[in-house]
Amino acid sequence: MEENVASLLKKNGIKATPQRLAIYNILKNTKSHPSAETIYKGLSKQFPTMSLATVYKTLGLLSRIGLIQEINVGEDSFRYDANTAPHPHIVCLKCKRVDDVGGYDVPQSYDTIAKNTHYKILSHQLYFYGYCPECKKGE
Amino acid sequence: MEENVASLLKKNGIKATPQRLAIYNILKNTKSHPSAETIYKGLSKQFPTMSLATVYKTLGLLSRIGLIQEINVGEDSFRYDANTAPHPHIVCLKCKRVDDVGGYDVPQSYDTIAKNTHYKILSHQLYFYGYCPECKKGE
DNA sequence: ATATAAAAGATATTAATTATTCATTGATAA
DNA sequence: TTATCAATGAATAATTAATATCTTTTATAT
Repeated sequence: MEENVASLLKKNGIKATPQRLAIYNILKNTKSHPSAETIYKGLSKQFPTMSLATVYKTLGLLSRIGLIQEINVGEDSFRYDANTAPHPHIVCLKCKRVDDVGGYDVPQSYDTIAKNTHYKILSHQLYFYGYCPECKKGE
Repeated sequence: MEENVASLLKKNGIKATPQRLAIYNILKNTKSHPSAETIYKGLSKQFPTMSLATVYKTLGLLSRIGLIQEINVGEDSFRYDANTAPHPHIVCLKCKRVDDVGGYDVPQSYDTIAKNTHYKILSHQLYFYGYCPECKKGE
């Protein structure tokens, strides 16, 4: 798996540095859709000298070659997801947690919408907002 | 119409200032989902002394009392829409134009998703991305 | 008309993100 | 093996959207 990523980077003419692989692995091994800041803190033990700018640059890089996706839940900062297949997200309005939504998505046939809007449609994002299992208790 | 908004503001204990009515009217009379900055520029002739902070404060206010909605298409800044009914938006990846999408939306029954995620769901946002009629010509 | 409480305007501040700079690393060719 | 050169990482500065603060002005009720 890690071999794959390394070679995929090289195929794109991008060096497979330890920092880049580490950032990708964090995303691959979590379901929590961390922000750049969160990833940065998570790597501070392993890479005490790494700069936040490196995290941002790497995330931009990985997004551009399609290894991860950037999601914007409408709050202050971006979140990142190594699951690049289209799938909806759900956001807790209280604790800002972001989860994947299974079992539902927009029909991938964009024909009707293209006809109505006259756009050429490439992708979509679907977000739900509410209270997560923990936070809804205190409502 | 403008009477309605003015009285609605007063009913909420909010002063109906010319600036506020003007900002609301801009949104009511356009389909273009302007940003705060765009609204600010659009009012600069009519209110040469108005500050950008006033625009932001008013937009926050109008959102809070449900007269407009804030949308986040995943770009740099927020957009605003006086159509507060849930409806999808479509974003041109080239010129950043934002349009409404008619004829399709997420089923408003959130039951299945609530069951899968264990969230209490309150709302959703659906965004499509692609190229608008003008920009798709140059692809 | 006036008092007063809220709002406007100006400016400063914050926070996320991006750009710039420079030293370092690492691959490649001799 | 080593010199060279481009790419990268790290530190810092810069940018930009949005918010907070403070003083002056204005809308509204009396």
